[in-house]
Amino acid sequence: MNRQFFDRSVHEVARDLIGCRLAIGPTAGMVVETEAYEASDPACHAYVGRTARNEVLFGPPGHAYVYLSYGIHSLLNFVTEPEGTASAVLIRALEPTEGIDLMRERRGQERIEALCSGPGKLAEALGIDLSLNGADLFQPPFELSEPAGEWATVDVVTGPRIGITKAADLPWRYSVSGSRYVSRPWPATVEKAA
DNA sequence: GCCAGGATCGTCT
DNA sequence: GACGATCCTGGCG
Repeated sequence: MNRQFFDRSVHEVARDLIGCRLAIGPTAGMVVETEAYEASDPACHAYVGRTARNEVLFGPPGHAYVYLSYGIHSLLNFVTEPEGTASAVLIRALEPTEGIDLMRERRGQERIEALCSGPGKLAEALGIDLSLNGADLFQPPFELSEPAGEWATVDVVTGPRIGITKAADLPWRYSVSGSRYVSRPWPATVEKAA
């Protein structure tokens, strides 16, 4: 994977991140759930214009945007689209594959399904904090690779995003169909993404 | 299984 | 001074 991957529509990137392997240091997992946040989107942090917090959203693609949610949880995003265009993909859930005991220790939870099934959870499991805000995704401790084997052909479903009040009806959440590791089950009706 | 409530703090009004 | 792109626990069926 190269930086070009992120220099595209945030929606394409959000869709294509599903099934990718994400490693941070000794911990890793497969991306099973994402959400897209584009510049013209009221739910996007950059919607209000450039501020100290959202600075990196306006920067070049392929960097991490990490911020603190509810004063407690760090949330990991990948900056997309050309420099000057503020958009990002929120990484919402992973299927843990490596460093699982370390994840258990960091999370204080035993069940594998409880380790990375939510944006705050996976950040804690992977040891992500605000110091990684602005970090280059193509430098350590990050390691990213495109879907291989079974992961290249998984079914992806879309639906409304979670936990937001503005523009909550837009179907910009993507996840692996039927995965036990997503943050929440889907409503009854669901669309299949291209 | 479902729901209500609390934790906790950087950012912007 | 209010508000979250959240998570966990405890209470109740």
